[in-house]
Amino acid sequence: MANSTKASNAANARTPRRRASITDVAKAAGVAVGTVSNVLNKPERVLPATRERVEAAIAELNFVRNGSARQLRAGTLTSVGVVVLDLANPFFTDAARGIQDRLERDSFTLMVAGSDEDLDRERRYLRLYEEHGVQGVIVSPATDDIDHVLAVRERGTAAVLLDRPSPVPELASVAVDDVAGGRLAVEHLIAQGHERIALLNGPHTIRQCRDRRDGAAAAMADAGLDPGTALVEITVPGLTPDGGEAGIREVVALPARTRPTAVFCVNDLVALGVLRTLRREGVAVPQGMAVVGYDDVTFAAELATPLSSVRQPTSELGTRAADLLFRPEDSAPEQVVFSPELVVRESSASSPEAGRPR
Amino acid sequence: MANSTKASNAANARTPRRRASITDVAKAAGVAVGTVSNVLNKPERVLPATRERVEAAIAELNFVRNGSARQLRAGTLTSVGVVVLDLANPFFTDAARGIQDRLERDSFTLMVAGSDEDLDRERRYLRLYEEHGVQGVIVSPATDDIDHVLAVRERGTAAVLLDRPSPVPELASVAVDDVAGGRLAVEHLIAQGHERIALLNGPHTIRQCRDRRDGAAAAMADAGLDPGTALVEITVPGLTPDGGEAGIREVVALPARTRPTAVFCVNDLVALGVLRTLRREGVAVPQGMAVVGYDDVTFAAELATPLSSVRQPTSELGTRAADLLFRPEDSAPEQVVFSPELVVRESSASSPEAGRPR
DNA sequence: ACCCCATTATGAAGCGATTCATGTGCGGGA
DNA sequence: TCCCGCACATGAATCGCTTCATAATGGGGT
Repeated sequence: MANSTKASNAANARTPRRRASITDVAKAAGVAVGTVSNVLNKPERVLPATRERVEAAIAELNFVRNGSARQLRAGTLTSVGVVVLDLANPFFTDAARGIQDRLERDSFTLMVAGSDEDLDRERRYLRLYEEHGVQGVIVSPATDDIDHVLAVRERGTAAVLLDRPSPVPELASVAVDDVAGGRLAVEHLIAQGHERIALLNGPHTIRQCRDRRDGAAAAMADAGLDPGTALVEITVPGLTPDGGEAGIREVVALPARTRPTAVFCVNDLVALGVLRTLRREGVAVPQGMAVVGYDDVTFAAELATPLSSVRQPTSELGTRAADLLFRPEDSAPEQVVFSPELVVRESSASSPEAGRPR
Repeated sequence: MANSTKASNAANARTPRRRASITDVAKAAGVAVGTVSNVLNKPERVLPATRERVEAAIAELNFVRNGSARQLRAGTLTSVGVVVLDLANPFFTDAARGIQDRLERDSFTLMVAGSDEDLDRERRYLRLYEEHGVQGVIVSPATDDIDHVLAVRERGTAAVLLDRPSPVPELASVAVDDVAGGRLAVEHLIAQGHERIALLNGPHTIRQCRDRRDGAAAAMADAGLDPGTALVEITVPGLTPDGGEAGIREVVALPARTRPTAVFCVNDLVALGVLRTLRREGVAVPQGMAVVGYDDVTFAAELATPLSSVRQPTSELGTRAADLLFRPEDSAPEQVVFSPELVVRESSASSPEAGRPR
């Protein structure tokens, strides 16, 4: 499938020769190092003639200034680091877009890394960013343990929690109310007549998963149903379409007497796998099984069975997080909580008049 | 929609007090700076008792080592920078995943940035990475101008082109044959009987767009059609669903006599917008208008009208790029070209026996 | 002719880490 | 008892840059 051709040329790796330093440039241009530095940083203070000589030397030597040295001396850098749970999840990339758009205005640069829901990786990236002196970090934490984020802030780097309310007042955060989201989804399904609902969820170490479950359970309790039996929670092997497929197979394998008639998926990727599998297995949606997702990603409305989903103001989440990062020194950190919104589509509403299956 | 509460506490920004340095730690522990450095880097060379004292001091002072200083002295860092065209495009995030997975093995860390198809931004990020001494960069260039990438390599940082064949032998690259992809799509549409085909494309400054167009035109010529009149190219205002909507509106507004009967979209996001709009306008797909996309993103098969699309080995593209980055010093750079594959679904195959959705 | 100030260039000091040649102390062999 | 070598610890030198006090230059005012 892949045809590759080798070139008969030099290696890709670094050449042995040393990178030119500012001293080399100064020597070549016949000026002092301070002058070169000025050309780089305050060109207006240098006589045009001198500046040109220096610039020529820079071009000649292929000089790139050493960011480490620069930063070591100057203090900080104009960049911001972001750590998200999953680089492949549209929710987070949309949020990253929001952050980037906002940061662009102040000509900050953005670096993104994905933790894959792994605390260790999250810590590693955070430390990397911190060691390299970013101005701020925006983190969507993998677990409840956010001591390392607090520590970063304590050491003087601005920090904002993304998609998670802050447990302490001195740390700013931007989040969406996931309990409310879970509640919305399940209240809707109950209103549609469902009395046993499956929840395809991720591990409870992830707060979002836990909160959505709690909201779901609360909605049941409010409706007089026992969450213990009416809410069938299944932990999927991954928050992906394949995870959803595995999860829904477990559901349909249940004995008909206890089988749920609706599924609430912890995100739309999982729901996608569910819809795919149900279609292959010939189960009608929503008649045979109603489905509600979470995130309302771009394609949710365009699926074979348009997917009901809980919508979050994703990109606004990002812009807001970026805003909070650099508020004036004396302003208090803020905890912003957005409210989710349920978008009902065909996958959960069989008839316009809110039909009851069974 | 957003309710926010202010806490009455300290500011989010950096605290005034200076970060502890290795000297502070040495002082606190009553040892020399060299010893602290050894505890950090070669703990086995330090007496356990001493080590503990130093570690206590580190914890006490909340010490984080200064990456800039470390790197200034030590040379390079174990991280890799990636610049992609669009952070919100699944194609690139999937590729990024591939890169990350591969790099993880060698415990490199990955930083990703999106250029939004802007050459300046691409240059900025590349320079940022280089100044900070990453081990290598992987770039999907926004335009044909890749001098800056070559320059990076020349200065000794490994570099690989992503999703674009390298024009010079000494620069490694990983790409998919986009001409072949465009050809596949259009050959298929012609085989379905279409004689006038719209191409919703991005700007020709983007190579992928240009190549797919060239492939499309070649397919037409081969079939004895005149690409000049039979291929109606429309440049969309953005490679997004909204861009697709704008594009297809232009197509349907054409006089019936010259209106194409099929659309080839430069990517699936655009195709998504096209399908959405056609459905709203009551145009049947594929009878009224056949649609083919590009990328075969996760959800392509699950849409209301399953979307025919050209599939690329996305994540393998990423792993391969990461592989190429750090080949042995003496091995030649490689140009890897993957071949795309057409996946035919309902959106372009009117008769069941031509397209089998699977 | 003289002085003064503004403009531009200079180069040493210092940022915080690593490295390495040098110092110190201690145990064991002669 | 003396000396050698080993195991640790020491701290000055160094990386490349920015900063800033100081020097050099030259033009204008008196």
